[in-house]
Amino acid sequence: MTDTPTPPPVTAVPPPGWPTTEAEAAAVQDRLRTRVVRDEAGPAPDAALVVAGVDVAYDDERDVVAAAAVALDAATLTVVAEATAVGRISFPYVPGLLAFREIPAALAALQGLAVAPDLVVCDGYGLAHPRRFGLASHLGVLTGLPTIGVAKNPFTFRHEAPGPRRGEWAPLLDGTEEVGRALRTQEGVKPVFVSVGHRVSLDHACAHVLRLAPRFRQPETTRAADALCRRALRAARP
DNA sequence: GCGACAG
DNA sequence: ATCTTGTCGC
Repeated sequence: MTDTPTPPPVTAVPPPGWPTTEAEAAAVQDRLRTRVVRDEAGPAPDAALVVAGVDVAYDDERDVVAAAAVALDAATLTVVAEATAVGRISFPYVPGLLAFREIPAALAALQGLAVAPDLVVCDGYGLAHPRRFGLASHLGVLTGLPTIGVAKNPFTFRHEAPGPRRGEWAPLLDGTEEVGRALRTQEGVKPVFVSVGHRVSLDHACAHVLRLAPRFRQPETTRAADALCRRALRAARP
């Protein structure tokens, strides 16, 4: 009872009415952003939780996208469930509109999990976004699940260098507004950039990330999903 | 107008 | 994201 079979990939299709233009996509963000829940602390970081990581990989040559969702037991960081999805690329990469490129496949992978996660960790941003509605917030609103964003770059935001020790952080600022944190997950290693997605506080988001990253810069959820979506992309290639 | 710009 | 050799470290 310890193996976690990965179901065959499901096929991801953008829902009817999926935006085609940048103006349509930005309008969708402006409409959905009002549904982000910001006043919940979310699952306690020390609770027994199932945390899912989601990631997406691309083959632009073949116009193929593969997504993976991996659910981990947060206490042991062992895999509880996995799912993958493949489809056609539904939107070009445009800074600020990443979600429209990633969500159809990412959502299909998440929905393929045999276990409902207590928290979803996304690659990218949540409220740290020009319209305060990045990928993590978008995925949160669509699923209703608590979500956070963990990005590898500061995007357009500014920050001071956090202290050198694991757990130290500095505010990630859009002007004077704190939209996330530059969080050091490993001593002497570049920080990651954490922001709230949906139904989680920034304090809890950072605590979860630290617990999920005991050894490497990135949370284990992200590492597992990254490895799996790359595998799924290769497997989808004739 | 030009550059910067999650993945 | 993706293209890519050797190289440093556990």
